[in-house]
Amino acid sequence: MPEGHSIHRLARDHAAWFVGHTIGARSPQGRFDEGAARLNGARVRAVEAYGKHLVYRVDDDVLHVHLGLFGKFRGWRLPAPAPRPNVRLALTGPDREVQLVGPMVCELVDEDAIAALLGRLGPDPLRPDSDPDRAFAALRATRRPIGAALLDQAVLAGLGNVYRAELLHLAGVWPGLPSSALPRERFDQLWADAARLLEVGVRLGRIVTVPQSLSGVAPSRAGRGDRHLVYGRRSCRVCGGAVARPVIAGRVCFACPVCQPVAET
DNA sequence: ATAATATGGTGAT
DNA sequence: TCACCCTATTATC
Repeated sequence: MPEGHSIHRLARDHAAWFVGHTIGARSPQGRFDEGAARLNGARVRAVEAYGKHLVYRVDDDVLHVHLGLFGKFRGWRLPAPAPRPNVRLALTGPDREVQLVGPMVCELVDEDAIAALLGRLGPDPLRPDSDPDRAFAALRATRRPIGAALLDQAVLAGLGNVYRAELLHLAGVWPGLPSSALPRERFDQLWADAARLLEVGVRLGRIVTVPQSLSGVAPSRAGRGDRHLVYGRRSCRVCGGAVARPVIAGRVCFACPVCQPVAET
């Protein structure tokens, strides 16, 4: 689940449930006992997402969470079930509790550390202050394949393997194209699609890139097997041709050779 | 019951 | 480029 849309959705929900309130915190797993003790009884000032990073400002501390591939938050209206022993962190507000399992990162840091971390991120299409020109400049500055550059969070923050495949398909660009060769108009479309589809992802809680004009149903009603154009598919949702699976940046990238003809030069 | 897999990222080589 | 870390779900014996 966790590409940028999931993280922004969590930030939105957790902000609504916890900001302005004093929270209870504990670490049933025990691996975050010290942090939970500091958070327990503290007041949440803000919850924000930057790319795939979640940042909670709690009193004078900063809680930094990165879900990685396996991390999950589950949430309940109180009363919540007793946390299983693998829950790294449970946060309880006035009427909600969330439980975090399997995160790659769950740490308390200070403002300097979080500023340094966030300073290494490229622009996040979901944040209003983000500057697409920065991402374009970064893309033009490397000869790595565009399919590799799009997963680099220092280039553009928030995309994962699903959005990479889907956005390149929509742009008609083969993932092996050298990043520096990406035409500006293709980038502009890619950025606009990224912002639009990440927003859809936040709203629906899942990635849906198949337009209603193609499927005949609203994205919110798209069935399990009909949410993606190429990702996870054997045949292209648009042309029906066989989907290729080149490995780029160490991960399988789904792509349609027919619909994505802007090829390696 | 066990294995393979997954939407991520780091650090060593 | 590879090994490795974290967990849950699905597929396969």
